[in-house]
Amino acid sequence: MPKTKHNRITVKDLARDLGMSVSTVSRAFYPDAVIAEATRKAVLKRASEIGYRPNPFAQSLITKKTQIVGMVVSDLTNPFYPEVMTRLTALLQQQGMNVMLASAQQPDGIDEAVDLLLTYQPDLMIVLATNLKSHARERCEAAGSPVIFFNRLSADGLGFGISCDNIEGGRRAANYLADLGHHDLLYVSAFPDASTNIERRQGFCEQAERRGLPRPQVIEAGEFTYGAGYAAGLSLKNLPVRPDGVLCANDIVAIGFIEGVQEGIGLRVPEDISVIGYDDIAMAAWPSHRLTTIAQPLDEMMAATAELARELATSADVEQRTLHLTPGPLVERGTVASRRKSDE
Amino acid sequence: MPKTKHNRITVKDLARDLGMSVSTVSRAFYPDAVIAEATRKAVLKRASEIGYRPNPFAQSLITKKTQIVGMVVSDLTNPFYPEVMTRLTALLQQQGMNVMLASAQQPDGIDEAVDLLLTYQPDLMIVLATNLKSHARERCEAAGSPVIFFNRLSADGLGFGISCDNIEGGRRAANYLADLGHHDLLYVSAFPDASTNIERRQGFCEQAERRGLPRPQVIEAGEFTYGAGYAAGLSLKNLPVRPDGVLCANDIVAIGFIEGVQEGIGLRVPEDISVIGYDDIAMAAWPSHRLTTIAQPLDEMMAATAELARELATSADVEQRTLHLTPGPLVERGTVASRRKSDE
DNA sequence: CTGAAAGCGCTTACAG
DNA sequence: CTGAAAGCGCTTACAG
Repeated sequence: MPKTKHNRITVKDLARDLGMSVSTVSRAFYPDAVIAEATRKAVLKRASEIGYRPNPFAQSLITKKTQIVGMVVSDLTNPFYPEVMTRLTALLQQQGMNVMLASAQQPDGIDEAVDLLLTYQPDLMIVLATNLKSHARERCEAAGSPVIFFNRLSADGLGFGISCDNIEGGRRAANYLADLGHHDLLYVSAFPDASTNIERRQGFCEQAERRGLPRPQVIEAGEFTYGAGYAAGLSLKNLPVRPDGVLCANDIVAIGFIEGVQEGIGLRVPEDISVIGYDDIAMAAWPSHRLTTIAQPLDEMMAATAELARELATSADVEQRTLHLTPGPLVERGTVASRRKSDE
Repeated sequence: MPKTKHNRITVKDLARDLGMSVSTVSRAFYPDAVIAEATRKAVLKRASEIGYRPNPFAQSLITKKTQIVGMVVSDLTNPFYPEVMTRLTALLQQQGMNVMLASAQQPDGIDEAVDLLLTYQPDLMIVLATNLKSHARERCEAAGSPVIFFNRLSADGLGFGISCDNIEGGRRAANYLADLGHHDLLYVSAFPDASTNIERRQGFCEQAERRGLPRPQVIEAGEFTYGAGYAAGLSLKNLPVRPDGVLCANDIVAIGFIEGVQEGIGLRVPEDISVIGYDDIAMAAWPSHRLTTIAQPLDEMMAATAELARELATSADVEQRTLHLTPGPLVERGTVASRRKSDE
């Protein structure tokens, strides 16, 4: 025997072993199937004894359900996403679903990767990348895979979405800075098309004005990266008015921004300028950064995603909707100081 | 029609369209199949026109090849791995393979995740987690999926491996520090069972002695994390001799260590103490860190992995082996100073 | 070089 | 409640 071909246990084997028909054995694995409870138990017991699991390929050929969720990632320089990716994967796997990845180096490679992935007919797709072109959603849906946008809205507002109230988050940051006596605010903007960026900015700026402060200045950093934040920090000196309180589009931008401000123009944080981030990634809590930030309620967001995934994998017609969770708490650490005393 | 069931194009459709048999159409997709070249071209042309792709589930039911590679991840607090994960995925997808993830929060959950993944009979598995128990490899191979350990050796030395010469890397660090006049060295150890940790330590310590320096002291940080590095930095003061040159098990440990040393005991880096990391993750180049470090030749490592993956997915019997690449260059940045002058 | 037929490992109407 | 049969979308000996 030249090839030691791997011989998996099949329904047939199990059926013979149990003295039942394959139909009966098969039914044991479907909760809704009509089968005597005693029979089901016997089958399941024996199955786990001999290590039988239905072949998912054969299953999905018939059921048209694959238990596969496609995950689209690209911009992983933001530590927020690796964290989400692995935790979400773990959660989904607990529900018996498996995660397939689509990833590409160049932004244009992602389309091809998604196509390849669609070949496996995932029950749904989850998009973690911030820069996915919107036509990708249509391609997925045409292939029978609804898509969930995690932590962002699709450009056209369609599709499924899991998002936080980023407008409210922006407002909170403005209120917090206003309460502590800050006067001249700044928003450091990242990827201009990202809904998170747009909403945070909007909430922050509007609330600042509502509190009677001048309309916040804005620096366009352009990307959700450390480097973009750093450059923004350096460019602070070009601003007509020197701000005393800043909200950055997210943590990684804030961390870069602080560094740029400190090294580039020698301002001290928080003595000279207060900075708030957004996300509360693990790095924000590091002693190097001690970043005050608005947390994302990650657990809730992921639980909601997992639940929606289960729904999409089960039911045929689920109405498209976007879940808007409330933002997590503002986590006070070391990058915001009170300006109260100096006011008086 | 209540259910708008998604109707995929099948071989039958394409065969009818072309006036051929399904056998012929099928053969067009297999380079080794016996088929007239003109026929193949016609089939492929029409297929791409109407968007037909063979159903991989039906395919693998027969071929026993799935084009799926299982990727096992767990410890993603180390930024090295997300980077590897996404770039490797992109590479593999270019070869027509898809990546399925196994991830778990608790270390013991990973076994279950791997089992679920094995259900899909991946052609091979790639292990990125540093803490995978060795029996997992046997489970995978028993299920017909050979496993590649990326950037580590399995405990028993079996399986496939892609690794760098970490002993040589450790030596280089020792030489570099010795050349610059350092005298009292320290190795900050991370996960004690990890082959990378063991080898780097060994190369570093042995070479230091070979250069006539006292045997380096060792702090056991215990993990490949920022927190462990930070704690190690704080504990520096407990050492009998204060070291002037340090190699940390990897970059993230080094970054934490530097922070701990600076904040905790007020030593300056590199004026009072030089620190070298390992990996050259993106973060090491950030202005906040400017970490001198020994780079991993990531491109080569990933290319080697992708090639091995292709081989494993194609051939039946590939001999188990571990590739030992040469380490990347020592990247000089800002955390090592010369002690030459003070020596004289 | 091509086609008809069997079969991969399952599920699911259809009878009983 | 259970079983025999058809069939999911493919590939691959086997004839011709």
